[in-house]
Amino acid sequence: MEDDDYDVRQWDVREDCEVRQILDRIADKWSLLVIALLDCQSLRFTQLRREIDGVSQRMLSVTLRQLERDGLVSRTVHPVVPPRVDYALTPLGRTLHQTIKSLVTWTEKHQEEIATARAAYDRRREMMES
Amino acid sequence: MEDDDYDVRQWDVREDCEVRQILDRIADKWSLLVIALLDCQSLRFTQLRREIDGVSQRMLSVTLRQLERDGLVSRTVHPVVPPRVDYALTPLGRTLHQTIKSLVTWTEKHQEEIATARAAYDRRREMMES
DNA sequence: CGGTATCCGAGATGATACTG
DNA sequence: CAGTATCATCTCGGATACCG
Repeated sequence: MEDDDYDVRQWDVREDCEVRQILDRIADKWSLLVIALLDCQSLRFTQLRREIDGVSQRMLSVTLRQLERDGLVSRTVHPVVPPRVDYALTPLGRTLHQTIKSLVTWTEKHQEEIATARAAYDRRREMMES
Repeated sequence: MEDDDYDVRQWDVREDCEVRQILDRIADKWSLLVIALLDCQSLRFTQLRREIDGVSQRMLSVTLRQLERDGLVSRTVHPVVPPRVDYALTPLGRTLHQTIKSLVTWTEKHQEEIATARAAYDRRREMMES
């Protein structure tokens, strides 16, 4: 009988803790892409909308508002007609960008392996059923 | 008139592309925590369930199945009574672990800043309304 | 212990219309 | 252009029950 009950916890991860909440935010489907896109450039609302294929106006708006609230993205309104609003990473956002980018890079680099693993898994399952 | 229409795209991010799909998977609320927890240790189903506060049996099961399918997590069944199943990172999963961990570390390190930014944002909004 | 199957409700999201 | 408001939908995930 081994000791199964030693403490395997590496950090405090209670459901209502701050870290979990923030993690859910920044690891969000749209947030990831926005942060990844706003590298060294600032982009307008419509540019982001064009670049992020499939995002609705509403979801882009909601996402940008959350990122702005979290101090990761800055919103600059130019008082011109028609309106022009630029979004850019804040210094805090730039520190996060590195990590997000490495996540995207990892995915690009290993997508073949994952596709292969999935195919293998599905083939095995098919075998089981027959 | 500036040139707004130069290509700001840094990678191919069509909605149905592989990278987006995988990103959504691994940046998932529960997947992140599972991968972060399975550092150098392997854990049993119930251990994971205990450690990841708030996860339902169903969601842990679904999440593990997806990670297994993607070749990130290995599932080892020990033919004993009662059953014992160990989950661990595969070599591929371990390469992802570094990145995930740095995301978690970033969050821990900057949670105060984010809390401050949120409070400031909310205060500003309150001012506007009054 | 370690799951899967089914059902169902809440919250997330899209579509549409409207505005400064 | 850059949003917000409203409504409809629909997916995700919890609860429950059951199985090897």
